[in-house]
Amino acid sequence: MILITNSSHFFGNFETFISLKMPKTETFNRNQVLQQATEVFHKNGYNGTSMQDLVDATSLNRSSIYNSFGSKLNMFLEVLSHYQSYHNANFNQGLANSYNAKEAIETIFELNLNEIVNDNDRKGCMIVNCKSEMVNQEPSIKSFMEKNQDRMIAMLEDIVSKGQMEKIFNKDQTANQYALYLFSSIQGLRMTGILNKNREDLKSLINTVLKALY
Amino acid sequence: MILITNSSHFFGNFETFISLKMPKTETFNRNQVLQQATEVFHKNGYNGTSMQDLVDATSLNRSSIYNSFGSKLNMFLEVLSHYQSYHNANFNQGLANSYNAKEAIETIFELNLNEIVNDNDRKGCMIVNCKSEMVNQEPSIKSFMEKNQDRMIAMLEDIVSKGQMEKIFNKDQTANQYALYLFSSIQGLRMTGILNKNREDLKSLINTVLKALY
DNA sequence: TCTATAATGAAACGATTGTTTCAAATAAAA
DNA sequence: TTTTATTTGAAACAATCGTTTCATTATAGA
Repeated sequence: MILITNSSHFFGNFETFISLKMPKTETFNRNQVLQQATEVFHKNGYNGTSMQDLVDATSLNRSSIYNSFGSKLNMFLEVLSHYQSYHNANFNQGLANSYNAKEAIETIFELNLNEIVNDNDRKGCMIVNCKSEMVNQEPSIKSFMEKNQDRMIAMLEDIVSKGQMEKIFNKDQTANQYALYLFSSIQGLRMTGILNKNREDLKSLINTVLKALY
Repeated sequence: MILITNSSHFFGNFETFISLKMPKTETFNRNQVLQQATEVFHKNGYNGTSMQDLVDATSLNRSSIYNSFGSKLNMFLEVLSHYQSYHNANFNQGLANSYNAKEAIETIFELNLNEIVNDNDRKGCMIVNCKSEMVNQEPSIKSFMEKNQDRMIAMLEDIVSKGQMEKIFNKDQTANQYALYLFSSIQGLRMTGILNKNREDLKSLINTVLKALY
């Protein structure tokens, strides 16, 4: 690791410009702390979570949190990315085991269905919740959500496109149009699943959604 | 108005039991205040709105708010009902002008589409937002949302049922199953509409949703 | 071992949170 | 006009908010 300690020494002694002395390092596991913070933010939302909640959940000192994450908002943004990459990993694993486009789409909906049924606290999807809570308040969150939406739709469009080439899916609409439809349907499913966790109801709902493609 | 002023006088002087003396009455327009509070809550969410915000928005004194609404949560519950009945009125007017079930469903989606396109602040639907923010935190909100969901699904089921009898809609699924599908699709549309307000995109999305019924 | 540097613990910061208090103002009924 | 019940205005409440401060502790490299 190379640290620039004092830029005024740029033309001076090279030893003072680049310091190789290393101080005390973080003692906590950053991923574990992020996971603990994620659970609190997921349960209470951003505005419903206090710094004290985060101190309690992570067992870190306030100063350590600020030293390592900067601010509540900054920590939340890291939490969002953490949550997102965890889900992406799940998705990608599910998609890797799919034989064709139809199975891939079904896998995506099934993963969401399982999350809903196992969500005993009725917290819903943290990304959907955050979108509804903060897009109109915080530009950095809006930007995150725009990127999330673009990535999701691109992924769905890719799958639909393949399905259409394989003639498994119809071409009544373009792959991009179907991708937006599926993206919207997933968000609807997550919202519906907050109060209705009946697996059969939701399976039938997913079934109806997917019929549009066949 | 009849006020029981002192129950210990129940068997005493009848005049002191029932008082007909009327005091100073509220000087503000309750509906107007509710509307002003609705705008703040809609914009910031429940946890993002402070009592000071409500004082500023309504121009009422804090004590008047507490005297008339009891608490922040209680005022919010009244705001939710206010918002809901405003939307119901819109819906019912739209439905009254519909000639058949197909038009009725299309009207519902069109009203939502117009709200999305006109929502310059990207606030989304307040009921959807509140569901995602508070169902897992506040039992009274959970109860409100359950009733809201039941009422919405009953209304949709009624329309679908008529459409199926008129043979405009298919019977691939029951009216109740289609109602849940439509309810979910509306929530998805509202979530999608927060970031995507392109009318053509959303029209095509609605089109795909409704195809399931035909 | 010594030195430089960052993480940590404890306390405090001013501002804001939701709510309460109470005297003053007010209006309907007597 | 007097009485009575309630709203209103202003101030204050304890508690909590997100954040900062700083002395102390700990560690990697010289």
